[in-house]
Amino acid sequence: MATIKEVAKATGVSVATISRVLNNNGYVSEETKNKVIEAIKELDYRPNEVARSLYHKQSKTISLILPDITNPFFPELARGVEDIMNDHGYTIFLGNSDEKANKEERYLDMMEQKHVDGAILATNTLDSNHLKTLKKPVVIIDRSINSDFPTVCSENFHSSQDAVRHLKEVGCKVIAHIEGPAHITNSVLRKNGYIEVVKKESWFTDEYIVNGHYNDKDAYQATLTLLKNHPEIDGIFAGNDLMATGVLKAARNLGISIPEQLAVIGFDGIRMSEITSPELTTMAQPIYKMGETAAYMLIDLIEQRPLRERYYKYPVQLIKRQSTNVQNQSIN
Amino acid sequence: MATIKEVAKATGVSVATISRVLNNNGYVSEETKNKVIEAIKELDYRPNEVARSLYHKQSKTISLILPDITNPFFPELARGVEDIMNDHGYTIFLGNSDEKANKEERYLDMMEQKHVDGAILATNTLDSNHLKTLKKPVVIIDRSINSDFPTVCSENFHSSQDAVRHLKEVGCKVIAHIEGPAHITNSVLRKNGYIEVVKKESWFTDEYIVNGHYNDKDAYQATLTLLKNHPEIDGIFAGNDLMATGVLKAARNLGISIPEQLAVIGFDGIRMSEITSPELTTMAQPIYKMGETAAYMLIDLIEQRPLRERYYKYPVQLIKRQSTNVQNQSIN
DNA sequence: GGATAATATGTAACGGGTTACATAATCATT
DNA sequence: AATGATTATGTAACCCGTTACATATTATCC
Repeated sequence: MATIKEVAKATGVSVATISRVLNNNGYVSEETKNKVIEAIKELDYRPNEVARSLYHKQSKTISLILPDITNPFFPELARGVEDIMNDHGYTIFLGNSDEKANKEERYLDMMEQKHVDGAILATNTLDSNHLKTLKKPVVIIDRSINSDFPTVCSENFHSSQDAVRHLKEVGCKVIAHIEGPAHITNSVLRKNGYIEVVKKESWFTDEYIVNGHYNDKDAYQATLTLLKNHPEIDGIFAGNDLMATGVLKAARNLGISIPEQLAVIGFDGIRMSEITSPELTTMAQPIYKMGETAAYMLIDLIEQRPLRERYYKYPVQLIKRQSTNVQNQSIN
Repeated sequence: MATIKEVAKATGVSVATISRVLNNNGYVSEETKNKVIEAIKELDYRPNEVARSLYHKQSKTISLILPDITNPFFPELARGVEDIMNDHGYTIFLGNSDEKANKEERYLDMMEQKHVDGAILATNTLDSNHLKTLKKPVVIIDRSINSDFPTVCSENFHSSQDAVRHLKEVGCKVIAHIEGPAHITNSVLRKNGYIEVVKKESWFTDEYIVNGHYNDKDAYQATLTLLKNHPEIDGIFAGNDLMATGVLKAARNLGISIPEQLAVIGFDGIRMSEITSPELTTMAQPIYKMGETAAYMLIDLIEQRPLRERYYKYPVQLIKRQSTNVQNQSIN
């Protein structure tokens, strides 16, 4: 790979002039400019971004730290981030934290050492003080920790109420909830939304809340025992779609028909929810768009433009599908 | 962020000595070493990786270029790559190519400019000459273009034959194939495997091969018309699991019961195949492991160690599930 | 025509590390 | 005690760009 010196030598001018041509600033005569451009083409020269980064202390690079790219929610989010970032000339580092503080920390350290310009975090086990010491722009996505950080999330609390109400509307009498991990904000909000709607019901006890850890296998197991112990359950609100697929599977294995005997609603609106059988009713977040928004925000922060909003809370949309399509809806 | 100079000043020694302590080479007295370590801690100094990269012309960074992280095959692969790379101190750049040559090229350019140490490509629309001009190690994964490049893939041709034979074993008489894109090597191999098994059948015409472009929606549409035109079809081999979910959905919408009236087998063994209803029989590739292997190979190449193997072709495993679990298997 | 502004280009310091080479001090060996 | 090897540390060049500053040339204006 050619360097700027070689281009300078080939053109017979100084490196400063080459740099001026490259960056289109300062004065360069038309003639020299053409010669330089010629030489650049000839030598297939492209500036060394590392050298540029060293000088500018920025790298046109951002970090995207997710819990686990293998969880189908995150690829959609990542794609939204990537598409926008790429349009704006940024490349992205991907890191899976597995919700572990030490992994998160390692990535954030790396980010400082490699002069990453900013980060989008869809994971947070660190306290916000640690984040502040970074002195690099950070956008929190999907979870909110602290109003000090620009955040993109969606309306979890009220949407969860909508989800549970939808189950009621289709005639469910006893509604259970498969909750996600207790340390994840949105998981708690979803549970609280559920509780808000059912707390005054005579049947309600917290036995109707079981933990599925935001994954299908745990949700499957949890649902299995839940439904065995409580055959009276005729509606389940799963804290995310992945867990809802576990619920569908558990019901199937127990010979419980969906939606006739048990209506199921999920949360997230991942693509997979269209693929299950029966197709899954869900509270759909605008996942891709959330990724895009986070990317736009981060770019504004990096390039020192004022943010239009520091906090986006997107509305969530009820998408009715087969899993709650009970025939005899409660018109009775 | 402190620099090496500040540490030098704080300790009262030269930057060279600091560097020696950092890299653990050259001579440094116990005493000085301790003072330096002390100062490093005190100032929370961490070396600037960009400066290091500039000198060493390598960056402990690799590129992972995939067609689309949103396709559920790739997150599993990416995770395998990431886990190993991370263990070895590398961070990874993620890029989605959408199978487009210009996007791929952009990423490869970036990779040169940012002194990326190597790349793993799960996409290839470029000719291998272009790749060779990179002069950086590249590992091809999931697709083989050229034996010049170290490659990790799995046995597509014979496994596809196994898939079709399995359909025959469970009693299918007329077997169709949903093929993937014609420009993707593994897709063609899978089709050829199918053809190999059925070409001598009296019923066979290429009308039984329709294109689902490796995605569920196209496969759904293609299957819909396929099954309408050819109600005699009682087995479908889909070129990947994602398309197989489209097949399941099409069958469901046409009122065709699986596996009784139509047996379906996919390819890939993505996690989603366990979640569908009926659960999908599939030819499972060791996806995560393929990612790991590619990572190990790339690290060996980067660190100039000889490769044990230049070409891994993993066996693929038939996983029998409900979608081909026909009761009256062909013992008749 | 002379002063000032605009244009064109070069030199060298800088960013933050690494390392070849030079020098100095200590140690071992005969 | 003289010699050479080992240890300890510093100086400065280098990696590859960017840019402040200096200098030279040309254009503009009264």
